[in-house]
Amino acid sequence: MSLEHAILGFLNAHPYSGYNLKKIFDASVRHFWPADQSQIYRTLTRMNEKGWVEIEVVRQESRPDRKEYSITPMGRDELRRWLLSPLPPEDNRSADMIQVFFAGQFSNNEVLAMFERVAAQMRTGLERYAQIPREIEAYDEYTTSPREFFFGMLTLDIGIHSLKSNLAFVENLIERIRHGEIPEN
Amino acid sequence: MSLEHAILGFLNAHPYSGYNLKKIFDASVRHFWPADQSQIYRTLTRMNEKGWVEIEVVRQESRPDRKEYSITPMGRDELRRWLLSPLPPEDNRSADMIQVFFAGQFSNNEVLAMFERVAAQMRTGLERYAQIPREIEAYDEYTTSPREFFFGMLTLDIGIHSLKSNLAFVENLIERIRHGEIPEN
DNA sequence: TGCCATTATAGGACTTGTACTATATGCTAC
DNA sequence: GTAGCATATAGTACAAGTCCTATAATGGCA
Repeated sequence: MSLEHAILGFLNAHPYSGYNLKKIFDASVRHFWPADQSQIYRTLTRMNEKGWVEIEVVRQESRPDRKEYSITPMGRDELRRWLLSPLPPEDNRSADMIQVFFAGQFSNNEVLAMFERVAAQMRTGLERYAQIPREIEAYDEYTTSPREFFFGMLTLDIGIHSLKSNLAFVENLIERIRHGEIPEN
Repeated sequence: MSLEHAILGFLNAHPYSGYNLKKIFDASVRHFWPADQSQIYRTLTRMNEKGWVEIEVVRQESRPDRKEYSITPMGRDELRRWLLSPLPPEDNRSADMIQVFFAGQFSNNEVLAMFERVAAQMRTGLERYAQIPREIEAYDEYTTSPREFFFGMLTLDIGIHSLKSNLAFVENLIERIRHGEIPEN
């Protein structure tokens, strides 16, 4: 489970509440690790039981009380252990690859429509990616060092880079179909 | 849910048993859609209840009886509908991206070790990808048309292409760290 | 005054998937 | 002759995540 570790990563820089964490996830790692609000709260509870985080209830006058979670030494150890240990071989489920895999069951016209849709989705994906730095800087509750920010942005670069090269691939395919290079049957 | 749709995709070409399907998944789409044996059987049962597949029990003498699943017209409709409809925006969880995201919490030496590990994993991933066509051709229970095979292989090409470009990116980063282009703190 | 948005936490029901185990048959290698 | 492997199906328990809902305070707007 790495929602726990992603949370530890953020808490290592600064203590946050569940609500804060949801905002931060949405403004940063959403594209490669979406986090459900409900799941964040449940995970924080479990992490507290494990002794990875501590809770401080912060009274607020104009707003509901917050539970501020900070990382414990045990939590820091766990984060370090996880970040420096190899991950079990990837299990990246991607339904769009399944769609492409079975594309041969349709005519070239339909495949073309499918691929154009995929390309369009990739383009909007790229746009959304490009906005992330602004989003995360706009969320002023989020504080981090320049070095950590650099590596965070680097991850987005990888995502963008990867999306761009996939898009180029798909666009090339669209051209090949248009030029009649893929036989119908 | 697209395990259902992936199964429909395979059954559209040929009827298979749960056991067959497990083999086929492992020999083809495993890298972007791993399928658990237990999950396949449960899913087939559910699909039968929905009327997407039909069961024919095939008596075998030297082996346990097989339940052969074939796609129904309803199943075909559902497959077509799904393949030609846009997917909800991707939710590709990838834990290695989380690891890179938080890499800034470590020294350049540790980051280097991390990235080299990631690069090594990508290289073995590439090797495994390259073996797939041979694997799927070796599983003689799996039958498909040349056109469908072409699109299947195309999916693998996208996977390989994407992995290669990510690997190049990571290798470039490793070089940048080695040349002292990323300040320590 | 009523309605909606924001801040804040959390439970219930459900889905999808994993890990492990059970059961059964027949073939092959040692 | 028995251990292990391939074929074949399926259940239990659990983990992780989604969707929807509940609760509660405040502030803004019409």
